[in-house]
Amino acid sequence: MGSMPNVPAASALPRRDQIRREAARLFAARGFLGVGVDEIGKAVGISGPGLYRHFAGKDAMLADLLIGISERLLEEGRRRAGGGDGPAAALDALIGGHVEFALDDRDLITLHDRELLNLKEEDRRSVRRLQRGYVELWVDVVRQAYPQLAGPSAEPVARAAVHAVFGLINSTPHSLAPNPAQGERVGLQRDGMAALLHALAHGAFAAAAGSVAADAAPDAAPDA
Amino acid sequence: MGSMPNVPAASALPRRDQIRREAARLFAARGFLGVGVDEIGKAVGISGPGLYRHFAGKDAMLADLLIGISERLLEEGRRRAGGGDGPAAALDALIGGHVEFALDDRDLITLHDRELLNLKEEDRRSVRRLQRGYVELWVDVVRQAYPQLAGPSAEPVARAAVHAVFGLINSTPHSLAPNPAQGERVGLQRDGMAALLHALAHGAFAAAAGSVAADAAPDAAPDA
DNA sequence: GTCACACGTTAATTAACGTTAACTTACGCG
DNA sequence: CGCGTAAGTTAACGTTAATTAACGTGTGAC
Repeated sequence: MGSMPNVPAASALPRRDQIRREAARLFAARGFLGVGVDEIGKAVGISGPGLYRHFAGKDAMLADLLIGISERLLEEGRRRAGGGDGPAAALDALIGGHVEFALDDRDLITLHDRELLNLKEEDRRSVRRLQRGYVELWVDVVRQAYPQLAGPSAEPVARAAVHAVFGLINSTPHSLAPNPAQGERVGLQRDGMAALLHALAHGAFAAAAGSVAADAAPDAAPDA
Repeated sequence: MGSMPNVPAASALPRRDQIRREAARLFAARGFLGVGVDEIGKAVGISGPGLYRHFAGKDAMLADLLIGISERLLEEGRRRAGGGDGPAAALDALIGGHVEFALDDRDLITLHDRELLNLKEEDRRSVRRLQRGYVELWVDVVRQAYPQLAGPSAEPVARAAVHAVFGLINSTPHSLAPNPAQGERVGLQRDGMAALLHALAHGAFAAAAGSVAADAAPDAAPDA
């Protein structure tokens, strides 16, 4: 075993990241099965099979993207949920983080729940495990922030509400469909949209808590 | 000229509808490009190219499905919005109708915002026109039901909130992922989910109205 | 210098898929 | 009866796409 030239570090971002970005853009725009490897190659300035020097195959690119964003969501979620200022602040931080993802990594958020079915079994399991962890994180925080949801019978409600709020926040790609050009005349600016999504998410959780208040578990867990 | 045997009416549902149902199921499960015509044929008991007696091609099947559900959503939305019991009742009826669609026609709701990009330009325009009409319907009703959103500057907020609520309600396919088996042990039953989604949607709209209350348009439109 | 490896290229291979062709079967109807 | 048509069948065609093979080329290490 001889050399190891290590990081070239000359180009702004390494080829591999460049491929990631363009692949994400193309997959989001036309679907994983709708874009060919030649097209991805052309987008990064090399052509077709040259991609195989950087990824094992087209499947591996998608897997890399989906696992990557799932990991980042979970990691950042854990960081934010742990900012010990109480459950209400934790939920606020979680919402803010997810909104940021949805607004700034639109392509990945789109792929995240659209292309899961194009993963091979093993990768799909990885992504689902990460997603499940992320959902659990939210469910725990939501149930602390809204005591009406803390009772055991309210757990499915909290879980469903979390899924629904993900759908709500993730809907922004559809809402802001085209790329952010300069002169925004129609629709909200990014920060206005962030604030609105934040408010909507809180409103939805509050409604979930209210919907179960008349139903069960007034305070602590009555029994198993 | 000649004959016209008309409706056979013997089989429970005509071949064409049977194809629609199975195609929707398969497309929802594995994506339009991930399903072959042979597979659709096998699902309805005929094989491969036999489908071309009923549809002009694979594209035509998807177009039929997406246009069909878009039309049904708009038509039913108009009917419900017109039940003249005031804006609050109209919004309630709209929400209930959309929730019913999301729960009972899960496959179509999934396709509705996942496979639009696989339509040919003309069909895509048709679907988008119908979708736009549906959104307008909601925006109008929401702005009547929540006067804080009635001011002209609040129009983008109302529109974004409507999109977000669609995302919220449409998230149920992800939330109830597998088909409804018999013994529901985990998660909510259908009616509980419907009630919850209803409450979440209302909560989100109320939050949208509240978020703009401190901002602009306290009552009527101040100017153009 | 030259070895080895990173990084590309183009051509070939293989598989899958949508669609069309050619042909068969059942049957309502004048 | 015999005709026309709806509804299938299998075989063939043409394309497209992912992957692999075979073949350069610059460059850093020794």
